[in-house]
Amino acid sequence: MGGDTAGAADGSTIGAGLAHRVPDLGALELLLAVARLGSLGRAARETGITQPAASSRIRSMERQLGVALVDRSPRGSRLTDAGALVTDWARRIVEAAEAFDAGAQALRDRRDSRLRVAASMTIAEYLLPNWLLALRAERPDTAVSLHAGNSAAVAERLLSGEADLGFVEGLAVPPGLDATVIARDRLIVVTAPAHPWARRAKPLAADELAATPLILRERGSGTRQVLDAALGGLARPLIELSSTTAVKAAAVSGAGPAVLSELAVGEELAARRLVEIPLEGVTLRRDLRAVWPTGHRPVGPARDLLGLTRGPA
Amino acid sequence: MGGDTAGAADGSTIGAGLAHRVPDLGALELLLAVARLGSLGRAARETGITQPAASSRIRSMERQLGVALVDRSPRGSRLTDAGALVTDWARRIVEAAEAFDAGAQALRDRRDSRLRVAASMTIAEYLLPNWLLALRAERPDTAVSLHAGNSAAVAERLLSGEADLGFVEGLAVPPGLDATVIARDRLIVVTAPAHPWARRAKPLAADELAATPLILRERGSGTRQVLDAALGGLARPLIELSSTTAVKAAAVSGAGPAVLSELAVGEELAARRLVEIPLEGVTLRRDLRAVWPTGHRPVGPARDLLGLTRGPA
DNA sequence: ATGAGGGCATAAGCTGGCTTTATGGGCGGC
DNA sequence: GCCGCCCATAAAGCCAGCTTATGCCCTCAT
Repeated sequence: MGGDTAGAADGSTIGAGLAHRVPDLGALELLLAVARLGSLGRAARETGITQPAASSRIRSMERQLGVALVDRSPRGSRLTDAGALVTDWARRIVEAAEAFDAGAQALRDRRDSRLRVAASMTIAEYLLPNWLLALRAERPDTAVSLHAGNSAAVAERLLSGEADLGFVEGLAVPPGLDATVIARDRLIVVTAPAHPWARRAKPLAADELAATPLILRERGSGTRQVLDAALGGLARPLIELSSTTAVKAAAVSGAGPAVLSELAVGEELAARRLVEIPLEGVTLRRDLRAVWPTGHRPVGPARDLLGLTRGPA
Repeated sequence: MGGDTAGAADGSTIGAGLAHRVPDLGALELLLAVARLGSLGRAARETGITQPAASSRIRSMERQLGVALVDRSPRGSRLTDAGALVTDWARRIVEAAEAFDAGAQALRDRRDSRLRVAASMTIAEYLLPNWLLALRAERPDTAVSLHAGNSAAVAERLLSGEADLGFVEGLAVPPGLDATVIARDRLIVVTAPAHPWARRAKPLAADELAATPLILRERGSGTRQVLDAALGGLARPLIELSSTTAVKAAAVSGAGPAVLSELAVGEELAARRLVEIPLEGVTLRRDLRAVWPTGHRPVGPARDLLGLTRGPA
């Protein structure tokens, strides 16, 4: 990719060095602690460093950002107006880091884990980290291991006893498994904001969609299955790509319209890198299911996790 | 550490040292570059470091996470299955960092900026960074400055010529300003998952809500205005707190039900730290508006930014 | 008023991690 | 069979951040 397109799809190219403009995680955590505790010293103690270290770190963060973040007084430190804003933005980074950590830990704990989960890619990517975080909050001692794969792989791991609980997103429940629907996922049509469709007044009709070449996942993927079923097997590929990320990148760069899970494009929609094209006549819904070997109702940690997955989309 | 409440509200206490378990931003950016370019060397070049540095950095990241991330071959490097997952999680962190950066830059550029924005806190916190990111993608040379305050402050800055474009979330448009609605915000009732309301079968009736002491923002805040208006001035405070963050923290810790903008609690709902209580009979909506001095239709950069704010919630 | 305590800033020295430069070893294409 | 691309390893340098050691300021209580 030339990297010439205006879109900075994923942290690319120009002005590289985000790391030099954004404080590191330690500093952000420290800032959150200061905000919460109202004192550099206390924040330092909680973070496990000394007060001068905290002082210096906050100061260099202020220098880096070019903004005063905290008002120091002999009675403590409170956030500046700008500091409050920065702290809120920082919290988002830290939360993303916590999700990362929860996921990474599950990837590593392959042995001696009390709960072994197998999940499809979409669920593992977008939903599981938050569930793991919630589980950790409720049952801090539950070690979880995670294996991601397609529906067939999930079923196999469950049936062979290598996993205790699975999550799949296909249309049908694999044989030999019991299931419960935990959420519904919606597939949406998206384009770059510059695409003609982005300025349509009328919703897109199903046959128009079927007649247009689309950026799609490869045949056999869950996403593709649902789309083909809804359109009667007619979806025309413009390109076929093997990962959600690749599809997103292609759509952002303006290659054409794409069909993706709404879970996958939240950020892109919010940042206006992609726009959703309303559909008419079809709703591309699919169920997300928790699955387990027939008869073996989840117990213990598996039941705990299952309980957390109900409710939020 | 008390650590009694299950919730780790914002990266608090136990197991502190997220920074030691999550690779730093530079490493994550490098990983994204490797994923995109398929080669350590190319990724190194793009990131502005040498190939051995990249090699070492990826390797230490793998050591830190305890998982192999890339498959090296003499023809290049591709991501492992686990690596693909980790990369997707990493992308979320990097995206949050990009939003942080966009916001921080606007906070700093106070001088010589071509577009001066004034915004209410909620908008500045949750929406503006993404808009700024989108604006940067379309008009990379537009320097933006940002000032956050309440509606009155926004109006004042606009009328005094200190700002070119404003964003407010109140019920009414301040006098002297023209406005356009750019989105609607919904206030929702939330509690900790352990709260009795979280297990209600029936939606909450308006008079029940009015009769229950709630965790609220202080009187005079936009949120409070809308709630009071919807309930007929009846909302009973259990506690009054001066920031959205404080309200969230209190709700997460189980202090009681809170009423908050849905923009503010996305993460908490996803991670099940809070649950939404369905309401019946009232819809707590409020308009988010872009505002400018009467007659002075936004032009140039202000118009560009305004164009980006339409559509997504 | 006066002393104790909590809070922040500064200075100096050290350590560790990341980088760079320099090389070596595979694999594939021309 | 030579050249180019790609990755790994080794040695040495640089910078950032931490710690220990003080000093000053403010407030509150005696």
